[in-house]
Order: sequence, then structure tokens, then C-alpha cells
Amino acid sequence: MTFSIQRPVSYHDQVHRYLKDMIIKGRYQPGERIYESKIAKELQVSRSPVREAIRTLEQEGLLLIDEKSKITVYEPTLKDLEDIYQCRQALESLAVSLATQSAKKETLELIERTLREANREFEQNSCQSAQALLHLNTRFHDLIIEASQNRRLQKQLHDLRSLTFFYRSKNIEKRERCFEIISQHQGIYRSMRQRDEAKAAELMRRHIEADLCYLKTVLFGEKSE
Amino acid sequence: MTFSIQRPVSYHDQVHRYLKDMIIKGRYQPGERIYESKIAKELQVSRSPVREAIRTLEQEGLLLIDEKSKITVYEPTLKDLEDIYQCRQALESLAVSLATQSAKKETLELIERTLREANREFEQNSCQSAQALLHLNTRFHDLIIEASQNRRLQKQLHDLRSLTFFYRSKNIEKRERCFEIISQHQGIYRSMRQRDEAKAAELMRRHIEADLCYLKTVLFGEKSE
DNA sequence: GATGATTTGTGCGTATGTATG
DNA sequence: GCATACATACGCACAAATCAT
Repeated sequence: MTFSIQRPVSYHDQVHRYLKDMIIKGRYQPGERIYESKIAKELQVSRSPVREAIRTLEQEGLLLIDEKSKITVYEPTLKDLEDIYQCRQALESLAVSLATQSAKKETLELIERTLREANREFEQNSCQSAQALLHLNTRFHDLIIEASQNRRLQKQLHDLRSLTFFYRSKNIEKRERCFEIISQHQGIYRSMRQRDEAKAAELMRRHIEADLCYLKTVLFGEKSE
Repeated sequence: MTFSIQRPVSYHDQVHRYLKDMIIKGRYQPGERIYESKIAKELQVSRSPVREAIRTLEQEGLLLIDEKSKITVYEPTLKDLEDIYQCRQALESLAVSLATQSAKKETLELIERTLREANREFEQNSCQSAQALLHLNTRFHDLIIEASQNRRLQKQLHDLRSLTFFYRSKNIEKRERCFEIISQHQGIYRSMRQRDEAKAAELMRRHIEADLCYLKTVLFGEKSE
């Protein structure tokens, strides 16, 4: 194992991660008002680093600060969910297209292994494996995004995807939907292997559309056309 | 005229705008190191609001902060320029597609007027009109992005485009390229009027590709295939 | 390396703004 | 409208890290 001295992580960075986690995991309610002074007290730090963390989170879209400096947690609306998914369609289809062009063998194998593990967890069909499946499916997307080798794309998608993660953490995937997800992922992977970037992009676009459609029914009880 | 009481703009907001302007206008050199303490002194404010502005700018990609807290101005590389333009292709073609679907008559007329003004300035062919042309061309894109009515898309493109503005402020457009830009814009606009979203998206994609190609030759002296 | 000059990280006090009774 | 409680905005002080000599 390689050893390296770690620089202590700055408070504003730690506060940033803490708050991001709290929001994504749903420990704060969407739309809930939060107080920088309260957070500072809770975490036993002064308000300065908290303020900086809050600016960062505002920029990431996870916090909203109104004209009276009232800080509220991001609250997704149906329209916003659709907006986010439209962007994801455009960007992730680009990502998979780039990845298909340039992914090395090892990367493809990594993706394949992720899919195989997902299959195994699916067949297990336990409560624990549902959690594992969630991670594996996220990983599938992450591997592709990373393989795109486009830093800007990575950052944009990273930010967009955090906004949708807290839906996921509710573990709302029904078994039926899980099966669909896995088979869609497999289709995308097959196109990547065949180096068919147009097909991979198109399948990704449809996969994300299906995902939105599913989320809409589950969260807002709306049937999509 | 309507009158409304204005809230004073917070320091961190003003500092943010100031720094963003300095960076985009090229008043700081790309890669130049800047000091929060120096900025605070220059602007006669304390370091607190400056620090917050810096966090925001870091998140926007205009400042980089390394692990030793050294703050440097964003420095575009050829690869980064390509990355940005790939994202813009994906997102602006989505934007024009959405705008084509939903733009009202008035919006289309606004775009048309912008194009007509651009034509006029082009024919004028003066130093002043070159500057005006730059603004009008930017406005063309802005109007379409706004017409997409997708907030996420707007923010993402807004951030990406700031990163490319300081190239523009160098006034590098040759007359020949200006003509191309205008005619490409007109092609996009025609497709929008005909409500042909696929064509509008494809033309936007090509327009942005051409733009990248031109920038590459001008800035990095590289011919693109 | 050791030392002094900068620079950043953080805590804290005060002024000011906002909500509530 | 006023008083109180509490929130945020900002400036400032000091410690720790960094850099140059």
C-alpha cells in the first residue's frame, strides 16, 4: 500500500460535503429553511466556513437563497425534473457516444463486470441487494461519464445527477423497473462493444426518458404520453 | 415609469460580478495568480465577502483553487476548448429544438430583428459596428436559449458561454467569418420559422462546430479536419 | 534550513435587517 | 407601531501555512 500524508481538509469543504449529503440523503426536507448559524453551532465551527459552503451549494443548485437571504433546500418540481432530464439526455448521450469512440478494453470490462454484478444482485432479490443494485446502476452511468474524458461534461453531469439522487435514495425502484433498467443498460453496453456510437447514444436517450417517465408516475402520479 | 425601492446589493455579489468581469474581459491573464487579500484591499472591503465570491467563481469554473489554496484564473487549453464546445453542441442544439417547438410569434420576431440589425452592422463595416455585431450575435444565441424555457439548460449554457466570452472580447472575427456566422444564424432562424426542430438542431450543431474550428485556427493555429 | 513577510483559514463582535407578538 | 428575538452581512484579529531570502 502507498502511503501519503494527507492535508487536513478545510472546514468549508467538510461543511460543504456534510450539507450536500444531508440534502441528497433527504435528511433535510425539500424546501425546508436552514440557518447558517444553526449549522455552525451543530458542527461546532464558526459561521465563516459555513457561509462559504453555502455559496458553493447555491451554485450547485442544492440551496436557494432568496433576496432576503433566506436559505432553503432545493425543492424539485415536476417541471424542474423534466428540465433536468432533458439536459441529462443531451449530455449523457454525448457522454456515451464519446465513451464508445475511445473506451479502452479495460474500461469496457469494468462496465461489463458492473453489469454482471447487478444481475447477480437482482437475482438475489433481498433488501440488501436492492441497495447494492442502486449503487451498481449509478456506477454504470459514472463509468461511462468518466470514459467520455470530457471534464466539462463530467462536471455538468455530476451536478445534474446529484439533484436527482435523493429520489433514488428513497429506494423506490420496483422489481419490475429494476429489470428494465438492467436490460437497458445491457443494450447500451452491447452497442458500446460494437463501437456503434449512434446506437449507444440513442439507447441512452431512451433509457433516460424511460427513467423520467417512471419517476414521474411514482413521484407525481402522472402518466406520461 | 414604475418606481421600486431597491435593496442594496451585497458585497459578495458585487465582488463576484467585478471579478467575473475582470476575467471575461481579459483584465486578468489566463493562469494568473490572484490574492483574496489584494482584491479586498483594492475594493475596500473585508476578506469575508471576497472569499464568498471566490467560492462562487470556483464553482463556475472561472477560478481554480489548488490544494494549497493558490487561486488562479481559468486558463483555457485546446482540449478544454474542445470539451466546452462539445457540451455546447449538445445543449444548444437541445435549446434550439425546444425553442422551435414553443417559441411564440413575438419571440421569433425578436430574433428576426436581431438578425436584420446584424446585417445592417455588417454592411456598415466599421470598427464600431464590429463591436455591435459581436453583441448582436451573442444576443441571437441568448434569445434562443431563453426561449427554450428550460432553466437548467439556461444556467448550464450561461456558464459554458462565459468561459468562451473572453476569446470573443479580443475582437478576432474577420469579416469573412462574420459573414459566415450571419448566414448560419439565418439558416437556423429559417428552420425555426418552419418549425423544423430537427433541422434547426442540426444546423446549430454545425454552426457551433464551425465556430470551434475557426477559434482553433485563430487561437492555436491548428487546422481542423 | 531558519526567519520574516505574505497569505489564507477560522472565530468572533457588531451593525443591520426581519419576523413576531 | 414598538420591543424583542434572532437572522445575516461584514470587518477584524489571530493562528497556521506558505513563500522568499
